[in-house]
Amino acid sequence: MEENDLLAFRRRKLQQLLELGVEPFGARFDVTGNIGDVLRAFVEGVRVRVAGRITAHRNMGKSQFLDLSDVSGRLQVYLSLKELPAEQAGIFQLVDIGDFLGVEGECFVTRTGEPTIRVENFQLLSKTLRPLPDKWHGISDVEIRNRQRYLDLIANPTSRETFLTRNQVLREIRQYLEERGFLEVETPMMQPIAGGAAAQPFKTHHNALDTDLFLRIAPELYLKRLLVGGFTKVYELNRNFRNEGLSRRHNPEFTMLEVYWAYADFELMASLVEEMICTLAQRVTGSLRIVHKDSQGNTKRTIDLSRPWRRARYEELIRQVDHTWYERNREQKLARGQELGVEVHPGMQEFEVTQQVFEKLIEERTIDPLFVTHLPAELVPLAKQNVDNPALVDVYELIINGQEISPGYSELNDPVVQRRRLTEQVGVEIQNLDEDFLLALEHGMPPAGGLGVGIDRLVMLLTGADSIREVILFPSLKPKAQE
RNA sequence: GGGUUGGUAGCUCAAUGGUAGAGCAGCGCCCUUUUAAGGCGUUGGUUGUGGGUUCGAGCCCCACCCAACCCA
Repeated sequence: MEENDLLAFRRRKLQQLLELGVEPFGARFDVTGNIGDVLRAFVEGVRVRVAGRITAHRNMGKSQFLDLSDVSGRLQVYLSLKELPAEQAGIFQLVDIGDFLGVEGECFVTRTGEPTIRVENFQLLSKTLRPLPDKWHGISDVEIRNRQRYLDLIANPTSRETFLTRNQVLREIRQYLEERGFLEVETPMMQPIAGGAAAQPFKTHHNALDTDLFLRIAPELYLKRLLVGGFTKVYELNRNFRNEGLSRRHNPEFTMLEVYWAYADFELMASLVEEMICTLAQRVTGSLRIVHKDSQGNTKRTIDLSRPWRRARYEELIRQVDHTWYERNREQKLARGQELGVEVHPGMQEFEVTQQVFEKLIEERTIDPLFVTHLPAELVPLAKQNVDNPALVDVYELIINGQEISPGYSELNDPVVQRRRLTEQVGVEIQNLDEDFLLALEHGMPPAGGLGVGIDRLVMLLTGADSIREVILFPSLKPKAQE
């Protein structure tokens, strides 16, 4: 690799530090707290020890001001080269923006009112060999932000906030469910048959067993086995993997919440998720009105999460688009679909044409929360059929901000019907039928409600992120070609 | 997979087909309460990669790589 001057200067300083007997990569340094802690507990005259990365340097000659930063905040420290021991003053000449520094000193407030630490001694905790991004403009290149997330986190406060929000969302979900008696469980991510959803799985191989395994596309079939086993309230909050393309809304690995509640139904699950998301929004954003802004700070959209959320049957919504829709045969639906400007092709089955109309003309245009209920049975093979109309299933699909946020079912627990409906779905590929799951159902599963929540999309909703890559620390990207 | 747009200094961005620039960062000097500190001086480039057109290419053409957006 070519060494430019910026790198050469830093390597030279590293060498000079070694010659002075200074360990350039530091060691344990006991701190009073992180930067946020020290700022919150700031009292003039109190001695503190604090560490962080140098993110700014204001050189006034004998007076030196540095900003130390970590994820919790930024703190100014002051060094007087005249007051520091000569040895330390010499080492200071070799310190750069980007280095990690540990300092000890007294809290004071400057003339301009800034809380500051008067440094009595410092330790270099890590020499940085490369320059950091621009202090003012940060990093705007989306590719660098995603590939070198650490630079994004250093330079862009909104990125830090997004990931802190994500953490808070996960914590609040766990707390909400634990308070209601749900038990967190872990089920296999590597499965002999990837079931529980319709998606292409990633394939891998177990050498010792000499058998192919698949990364799970959903935990559903294992969580239901736990209902068979006597658990009544379980949830899993972890990664699923789907072998599909990348887009603004899709990452091959994504985080999913699934919840199962014995003796409940889809209506109860809808109420559970409605209350959960409102609780989250209130705690995380402080409001039920979620405002999304563009980069200029203008409001793009406002999402009103006020309860109760609208519930409407699938058929009713389709009829609002075209009140004669269900009186048309397949060919007429295809023709009408084309008129309405949705993608149709001649081989589509009737329910698929209808689903296209639903996705393009209803789902994508729905901003405030909407529970769509009673979907066609073909779309959801793992849900219970409606007692009055077996062509429909007792499910909801929650839509917010034009995206599916959460599905919920009255779970199908009839092993005979389940076998038939899975067989219809997989067609001739009987080897994909999860016989072990059907065996479990034959041992008896209680009627139950289940729900899923796409966590990445939920975080997008709460933070206003436009792309799933903004809410995943290390999103999937095409690897850079090696030299 | 298809279409559109983009890739220039460490970062943020300029540059009619005619000498590749600025701010910040860096380097040197001055400055004892600054905070996007300031002042003076200064270094830094295989313009994503590979071809082509041209007297001359960051700019035009072709292919490829990577990304963003839209579509499938």
